[in-house]
Amino acid sequence: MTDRPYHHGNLRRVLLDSACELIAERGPASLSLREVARRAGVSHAAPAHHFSDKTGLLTAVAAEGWDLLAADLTATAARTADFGELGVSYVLFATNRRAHFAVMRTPELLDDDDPALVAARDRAGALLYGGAGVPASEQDSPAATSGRGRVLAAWALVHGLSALLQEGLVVPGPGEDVEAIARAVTSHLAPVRA
Amino acid sequence: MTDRPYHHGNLRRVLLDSACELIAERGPASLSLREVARRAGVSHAAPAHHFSDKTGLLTAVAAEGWDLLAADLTATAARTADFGELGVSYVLFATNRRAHFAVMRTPELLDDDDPALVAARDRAGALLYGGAGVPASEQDSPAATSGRGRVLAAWALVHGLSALLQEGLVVPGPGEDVEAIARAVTSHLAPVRA
DNA sequence: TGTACATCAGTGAACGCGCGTTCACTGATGTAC
DNA sequence: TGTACATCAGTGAACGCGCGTTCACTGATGTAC
Repeated sequence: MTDRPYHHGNLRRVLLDSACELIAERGPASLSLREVARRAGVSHAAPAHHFSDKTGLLTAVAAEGWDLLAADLTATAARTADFGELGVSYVLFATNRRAHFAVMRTPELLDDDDPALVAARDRAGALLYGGAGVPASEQDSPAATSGRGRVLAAWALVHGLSALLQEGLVVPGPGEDVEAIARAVTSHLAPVRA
Repeated sequence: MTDRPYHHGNLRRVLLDSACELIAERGPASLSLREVARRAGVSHAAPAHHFSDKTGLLTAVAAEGWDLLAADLTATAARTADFGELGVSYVLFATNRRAHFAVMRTPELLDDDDPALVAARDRAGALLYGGAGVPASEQDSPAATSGRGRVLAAWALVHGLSALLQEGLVVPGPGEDVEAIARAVTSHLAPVRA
């Protein structure tokens, strides 16, 4: 429409958004930087000014994903103390942010040492464990025992439902919505101290 | 060692195995046919005689994966009527057959209409639902209700644990093994009719 | 307020690479007679 | 048992393509004085 100025002003943001669109369509692994640039309407060399390389872009998406998840979990925790609702939140995040969730689950494409990624991931992890009342001191205890076992089960439950939905192995029936399924599924977790 | 005869005799099998090795190392999406051929010690044009194209190879791996899973589940069901053990079996399959499990979860790389794939997947699905005592008539009822809700929760639980392990988001601590974690996690499923 | 200049964020051409696929071919096998 | 021949399963050269990355460049911005 109007003449685009030489400097974009917002390109980093637009590149992240374009990347997410493409990832949602074809998966994280087949993302190409040139295609991202094309979709953003910019020369294919422009992304180099904002991300070190392809891994850098994907890592940035993943870090943003963990941050967005942490924000959702925080909002839910402020609304209710019901641990199950945290799980419902998780599944809704995975559904509403398909691309972010997919990238967060593709470690072989990421720079696992990136400080921003590690920090964001730890932040979200702490919310998961904290919301279940697992003290920080126990968050490194063996997965199978103590409070951590229960959180691991809950995490596995909602992560698994999210994955099954994303992978198309479970498809909501007509008239069903994801939130209702998530609530029904989390209701099958054994009550605390069972 | 010895001179390889002109005809391989077993190439299809070797190609599938080589593909699995590479997938286990670098993920299903970055698999290349030429690399598979290289690892199998055969010219890069040879795979075309056994698989229509790259998608065909991946689809064959996925179908084989569902068949192997079905075999594991059948063996477990013959050993015990405990539904939880079916779940433990699932997690062990995912761990022992990393590559197959990864491909089975990457629908965008597969030919979803492939009859062998569909048949194998349905076979495994029926075992999952059958093992939980869900009658065939209910296997298409809404996900959230009736017997199917419980199976969906169980499936999500073990699928999620499998995924978390594969994605490196959960790592067994020292002295822990996957089977123990799986058993502990499945114990947090609410008992039937809870 | 004006000017010089460093820095930032774009462009477009060029590179080398591995890939999937096709093709004409050849060696080995198995079957008909 | 021998031979002709169709079919199968390999080879290696060639194709065209999109990719990531680098490079010299240029336009725009912001800051020092």
